[in-house]
Amino acid sequence: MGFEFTNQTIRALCERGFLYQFTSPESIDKLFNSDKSFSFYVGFDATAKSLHVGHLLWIIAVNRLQRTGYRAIILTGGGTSKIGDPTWKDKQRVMLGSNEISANIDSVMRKLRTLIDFADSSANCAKLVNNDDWLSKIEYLPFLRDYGRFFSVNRMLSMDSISERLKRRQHLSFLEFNYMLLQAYDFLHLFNTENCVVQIGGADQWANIIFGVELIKKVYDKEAYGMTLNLLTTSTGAKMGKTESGTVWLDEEMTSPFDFWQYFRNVDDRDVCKLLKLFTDIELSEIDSYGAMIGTPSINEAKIKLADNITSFVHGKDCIASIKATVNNLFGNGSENQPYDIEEFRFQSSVQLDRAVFETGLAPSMSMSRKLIEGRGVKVDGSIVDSIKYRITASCVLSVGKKNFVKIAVEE
RNA sequence: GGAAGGGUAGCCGAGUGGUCAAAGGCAGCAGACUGUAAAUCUGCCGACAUUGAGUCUACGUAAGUUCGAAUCUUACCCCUUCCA
Repeated sequence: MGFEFTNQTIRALCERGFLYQFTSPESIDKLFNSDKSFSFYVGFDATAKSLHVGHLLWIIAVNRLQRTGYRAIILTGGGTSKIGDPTWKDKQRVMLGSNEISANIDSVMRKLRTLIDFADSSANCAKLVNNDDWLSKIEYLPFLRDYGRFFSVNRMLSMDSISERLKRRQHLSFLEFNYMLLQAYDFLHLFNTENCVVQIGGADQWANIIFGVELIKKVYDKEAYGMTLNLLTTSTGAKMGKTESGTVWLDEEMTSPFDFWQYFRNVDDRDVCKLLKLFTDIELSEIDSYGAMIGTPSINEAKIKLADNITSFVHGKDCIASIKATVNNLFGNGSENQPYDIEEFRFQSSVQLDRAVFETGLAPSMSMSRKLIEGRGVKVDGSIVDSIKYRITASCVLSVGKKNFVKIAVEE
């Protein structure tokens, strides 16, 4: 810190809380003020079927950079995913098969194409690369001779991420240890082929990025740069986007737009301003004014704004209206309402309550269903029914908690 | 190759013959309170059944000892640490 960026784009990213570390702030500033002929790259793992909320940070950062004319390269870690990044991990990762990896890449890209401009038309459209394309061609001996000699094991061991693990006497396999080298090589490769001189990554990627920068320096005696993004955590210290009952995914198959919207609608008061800065284009001065609302009910307006913005970015503007309709109906007027489009289940004849709750998916098993009912968590047409023997004889609306509704139709 | 320590539910982690479907914590779900927040308190949290506490499946895998095993024995698999 301490350095004031003159470049507007980078400056804005700093002010909004995106950026965390820089290899060389002055040079980066100069570079971004230059002719924009270079490109930068961000990489992501292919370890899951979908990106999640945590990834939004770099997606939006890329967007912002793109809008101001910089060229992005999006690297999918098809090759490195075969190894698994050891950084900071307490445990070795599970090894993924190539089929799984490429399936993951496909499904991630389907979404990513809607969020980042890959169209050939624009001059600074993003380019997609897969590091498997070059990493899998590497031959061991040539690699060791050409690049291995530049890596100091002493130095690698001294990196925080690695030394932490050694200190705790945790196992670190040679396989994982090589991850850094490959990521460094990625950078070198892109530097060569795409005039890519900047790598952006998560804060946990710092060491890996540095190694890339140094490798380029050692091999070509040229400068390259790295920046890291802040780790997106909630005020309670948890990683953003992880709620059990699941991660909040960007893929609508995995997290519905409504649930996605709800996630942001329900963030902790203390996180609202931070998230608005990162995930929306709202002016900083306006966001600051929301800060005063923390602790008062009016903060809810800011949360709604936040949810609207992100949801329409990720899922498109079109879904907002129906989400809003559902929300109004559900929570409006403070009374017990129901959403509009709720799933309907038909039963041939009357059903016992526990069965109905289970079969409609409101509970994962009959036992859970009964426990929910006995725990006074189930409502029929808005009033609590705590007897599992209760029979549903006519059409009604079943609900569990405040947000799960299901319509029952009984055909006599 | 040698020595030691491990593998327990979504995760962490206790448990070393019956009272163990397995302490405790985290995460999760539901209830109260509220602002669809946070904090707090209460209940639930393997499955199936039940208004009564029954059955089944589970403590790395497979056999065995026992009336009875997460707990003992043997073999195997896997992981880690230390020494070569």
